[in-house]
Amino acid sequence: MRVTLREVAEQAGVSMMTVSNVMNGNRARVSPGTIEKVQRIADELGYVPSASARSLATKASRLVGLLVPAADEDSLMISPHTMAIVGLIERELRKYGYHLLLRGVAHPDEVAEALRSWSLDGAILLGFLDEEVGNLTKKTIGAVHVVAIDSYSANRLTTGTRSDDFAGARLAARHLLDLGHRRILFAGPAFSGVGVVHERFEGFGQAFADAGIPHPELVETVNTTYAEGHELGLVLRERHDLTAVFATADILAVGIVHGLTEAGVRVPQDVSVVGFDDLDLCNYVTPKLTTVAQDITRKASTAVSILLDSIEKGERPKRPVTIDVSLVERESTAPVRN
Amino acid sequence: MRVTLREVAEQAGVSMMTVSNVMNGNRARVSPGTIEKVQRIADELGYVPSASARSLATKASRLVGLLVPAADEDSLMISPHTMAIVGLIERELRKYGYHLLLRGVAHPDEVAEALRSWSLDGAILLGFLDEEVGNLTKKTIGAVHVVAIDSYSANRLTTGTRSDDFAGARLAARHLLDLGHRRILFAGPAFSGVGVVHERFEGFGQAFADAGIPHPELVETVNTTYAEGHELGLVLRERHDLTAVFATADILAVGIVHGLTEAGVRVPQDVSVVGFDDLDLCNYVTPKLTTVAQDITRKASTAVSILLDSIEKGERPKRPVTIDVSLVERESTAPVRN
DNA sequence: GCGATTAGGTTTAGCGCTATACCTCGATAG
DNA sequence: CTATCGAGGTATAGCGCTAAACCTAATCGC
Repeated sequence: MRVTLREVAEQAGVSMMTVSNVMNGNRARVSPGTIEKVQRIADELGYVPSASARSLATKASRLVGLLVPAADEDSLMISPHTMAIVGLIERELRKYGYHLLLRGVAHPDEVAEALRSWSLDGAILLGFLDEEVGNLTKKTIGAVHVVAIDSYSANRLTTGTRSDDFAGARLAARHLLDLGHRRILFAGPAFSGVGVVHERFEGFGQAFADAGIPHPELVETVNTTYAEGHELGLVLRERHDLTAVFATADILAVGIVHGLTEAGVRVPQDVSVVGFDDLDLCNYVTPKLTTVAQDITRKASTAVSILLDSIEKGERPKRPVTIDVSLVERESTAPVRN
Repeated sequence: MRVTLREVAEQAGVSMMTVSNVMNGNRARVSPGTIEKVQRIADELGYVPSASARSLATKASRLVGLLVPAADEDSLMISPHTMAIVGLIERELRKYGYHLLLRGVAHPDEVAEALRSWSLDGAILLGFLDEEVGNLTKKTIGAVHVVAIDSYSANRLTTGTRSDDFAGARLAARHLLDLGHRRILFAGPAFSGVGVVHERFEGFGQAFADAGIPHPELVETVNTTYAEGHELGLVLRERHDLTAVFATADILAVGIVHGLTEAGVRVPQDVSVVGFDDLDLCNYVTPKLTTVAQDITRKASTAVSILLDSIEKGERPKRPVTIDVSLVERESTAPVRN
């Protein structure tokens, strides 16, 4: 079956520990000649160490869990934004010799066994609702090192990374205000006291405060889907008071633009629209979407390096790291009509 | 630290094997009373079995590797189509109690150690070039069960799933022929004797044969990116002989449409365009893209069930399973101008 | 009434690796 | 010339779990 350390040791005429030391670069204890011989025999035999055995003996696995939310049956897919981050995290972990266990989480409880059982070195929680992070962190995952991406929490100081949602929304709103817009709709999913959307709402309001303009408090609650955006866009024709919309996600924004367009409202001539995320999609739609760009590459790589620092050196920042965002002006925004 | 079987056994006053049997549902050998007692104590103690230890003892891991191509540094992201499949596969595996080890593959060699070391129960290869599959399969992964998605190979009969690329392209071409088009461009990446693109090219040609129309052999070689599609679209204005384009991927098709539009060529009035994949994106662009829809949900779930049948029952189909495709008519195609 | 079964366990022996303690020289110091 | 040390190893004892063989008392067929 599998070539074991023992076999390599026998072939090389040395003890198992010597082979083990060679394989782990623990070369201080082994003479150059022996190293060379063991190395050669291991290669010839095609020896590959067993991760389970090693993990059992050392209690470390070089395995990191990545948890993403997944409504069980229905929601077939994960958002493109999430998926992109998954890819980036994989690449980053790989660079450091770690492996990625990807796991969708439908019911937080079910995750417990799964994750603890693998004695993960650490875990990354991606885009969880704020309450869930606490649960998952201690109850579920155990003592492992954890970082959260895109999670806010009121009381507990979750370590992790997130985009500067506040600044992003503020940037978007300021942009619209600069263009002369005053009646600006905030469109996004329901939010409570704390969280990504709440943060964006606050930033949105801040821009009004900055400009000394009263905040009109125009809010529409919609789920983050194209379909709901589209529906909202169609209805928005009636709202002659509005001249601009800020949507908390690009897909939503695109839906809104299309809804508006179908309803005969021109974007950006009649109504300006700004999104959030800067998906590739923004360049592919007509008009190209003005949006707030998140630096997901940095968001992912920073999360990974925080995690690995935590695992390997025990260092960890107390507070989440905030990643800068920027406004990308494209074609969906224009000065308000006269 | 960790609660072990031994501790549970001691607390419950039974042997470790009895606890082991209870935990594994091997209840034939244990009395109901004992089951209940052990179960309760295990819960109280928060016992979670160690996957490494179990894997070491049983040589099975309930772990499946998912390999996706990843050019090392540059290509930051994986295509949306690939990513969507990753998500679907994770969900499917989870349903059956398996775990997913996601791994990007830059240099096939480097994967060997990584994968063998985890003694994966099986592996899924996603979108690899044809030659690579052979290498990865035997040299790298060892004796594990392997299925390949979207891989063609000339000689070796790779087990796996793929969309009916031949039929898809034929459908697309027939659609255009039915609309009266004759000078139809085939736009896609370079291809050799065997592979997804080759298959599509053949299907494309078949539609001409079906209709008894000579195949014009109009081919443009472009990489599967929006940018290259866009560039091609711009240039295509010169080609007054063309009335339609079939692109081997939606992103490419969207790029082409935009290039054409920018160059003043109207889609679909002047030129019709058909894509392949049916990404969500198709509905978001103007005009909405007519395309060949792949059933990626089935592609993923079939791949998983083939893999699990192979792992658990030793059954496996000799040949790849082909998943049906369908044409989705949207707005980017129209009858040829008289 | 007696051997054969069976329910309900237990004991033993690893799976493949590593941490830790231990050994054995030859060189080196004083 | 002995005590000490370091280089280069080896031997032992698990990590947590399970497969396989084994045990024992109660049940069963005839």
